[in-house]
Amino acid sequence: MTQSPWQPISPSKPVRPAKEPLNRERIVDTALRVMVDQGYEAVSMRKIAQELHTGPASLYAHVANKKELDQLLVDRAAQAMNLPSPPDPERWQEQLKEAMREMLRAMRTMPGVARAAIGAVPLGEAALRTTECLLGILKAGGLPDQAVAWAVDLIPLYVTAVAFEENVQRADEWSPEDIERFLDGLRSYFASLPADRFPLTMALAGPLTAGAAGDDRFEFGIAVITAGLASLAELH
Amino acid sequence: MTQSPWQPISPSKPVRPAKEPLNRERIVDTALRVMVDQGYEAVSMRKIAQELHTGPASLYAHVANKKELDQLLVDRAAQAMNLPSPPDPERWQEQLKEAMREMLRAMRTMPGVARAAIGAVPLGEAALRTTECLLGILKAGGLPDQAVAWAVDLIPLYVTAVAFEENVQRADEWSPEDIERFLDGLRSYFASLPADRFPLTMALAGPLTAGAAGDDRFEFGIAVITAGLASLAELH
DNA sequence: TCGAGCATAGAACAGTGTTCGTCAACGAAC
DNA sequence: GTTCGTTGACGAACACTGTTCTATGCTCGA
Repeated sequence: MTQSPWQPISPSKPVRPAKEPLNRERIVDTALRVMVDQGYEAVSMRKIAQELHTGPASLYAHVANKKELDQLLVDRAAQAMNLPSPPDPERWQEQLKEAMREMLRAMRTMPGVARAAIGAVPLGEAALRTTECLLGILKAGGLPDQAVAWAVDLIPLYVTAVAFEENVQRADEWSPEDIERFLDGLRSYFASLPADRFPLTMALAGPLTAGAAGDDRFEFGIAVITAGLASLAELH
Repeated sequence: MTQSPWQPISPSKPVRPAKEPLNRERIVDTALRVMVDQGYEAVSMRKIAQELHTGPASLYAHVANKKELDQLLVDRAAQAMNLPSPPDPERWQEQLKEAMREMLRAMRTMPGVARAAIGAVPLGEAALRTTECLLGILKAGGLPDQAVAWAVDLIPLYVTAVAFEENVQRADEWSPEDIERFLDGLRSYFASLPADRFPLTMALAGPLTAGAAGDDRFEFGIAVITAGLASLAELH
């Protein structure tokens, strides 16, 4: 601001940048940024408030509590999901697998969101959209209505549990090298067990520790679930 | 100690009951009792210490930290699991279902333990015993080794996620009446949605909200997983 | 008897979610 | 232009958390 030479010099005042008003979207945006940058455990009302240059109490005019903030994060993840559509009866099983891959992909772009999601009933508008897509795919597969309805509970439960597990390991800051070292230790541990106590565990130490760093385990899981649903579809 | 008649009578001292020394088992016992009585979120180092008439710092001579305490709780749950044995190739699928039911049953006797278990690699001795049993059942089913190994990751993941979800709902102190009310509200909510936005969700509102209070959803899930594994077994 | 080792436990540190009470800004009404 | 009510902002406070530091007491072996 240009100071008029005709105005008395006012007492010096620190120039405070005009502060953008708080709103729910900015709070959720900031929470998401903190979660991605520093992990789910770093997301606190104080940390979000600090990033927004305000006090923690200010947030409560826009969100009821921390749990509601969690739910808003979950809906952000759901917004990032683009499930296959329209449903195709000819390739519903492949669409189902693609849907699960897409759900995990979206959760991986917001590591830690599975911690907020697990155990919650997803009711956000975006979450309902994913539910609607899943229902379409499962209906296209010819499953009975009750099976369809319960499958849309099972599928996100599994995918969220996988994302949760991945995030716990990431939170412990396991690099691929750490994971490999952990698995080496696990192999040694298994090798040291009394052979007569855990014969199968010892015999399968290799396969038990395989595929931790890749997507093979997840692909196996989605194949099992899809095959299971397909076999139930065949019964009707 | 017998007081010598030649000693002056000492000033009166509050009689402190002899305190049982702390050990890991007592700490875990107490944590478990707090968790069952008051829920997982009530389990804190201070609360456990208070129950044991000591200070929170005392616990750290016996457990490394809260996370290790969690793992000890998980192993307690594993100790309570009695999986079907020996494996029977003639009825391996039924045994697998029984194993999953038994795992959920054991977790239900320690509500909240799924919160500690989810995301963790179970390495306790009791957990290894359940792994060994599962491996036996899956081998009896004729699955290839890699599938067997990944299935023993998938199965506890699913069961733990179910137990976690149940406990979150229980922690919110949902009585069966609350659940029914919630489902009524969900049905109304679904009914109020634009019909053209979520047609399948609306059409399936009944099945979507059915079976929440019972075991039907869980039975469906274990049927899907078992059928999926069986169909993979048939491919080999 | 003495010193080492270990467990105990209060105090302190650095944080958490949430509520209370006060203040300022703003819009409506007069 | 003034007054009043509403709303959001936000520091202070409350009640709690996990964990470490440090002093103390007990036990046991030399």
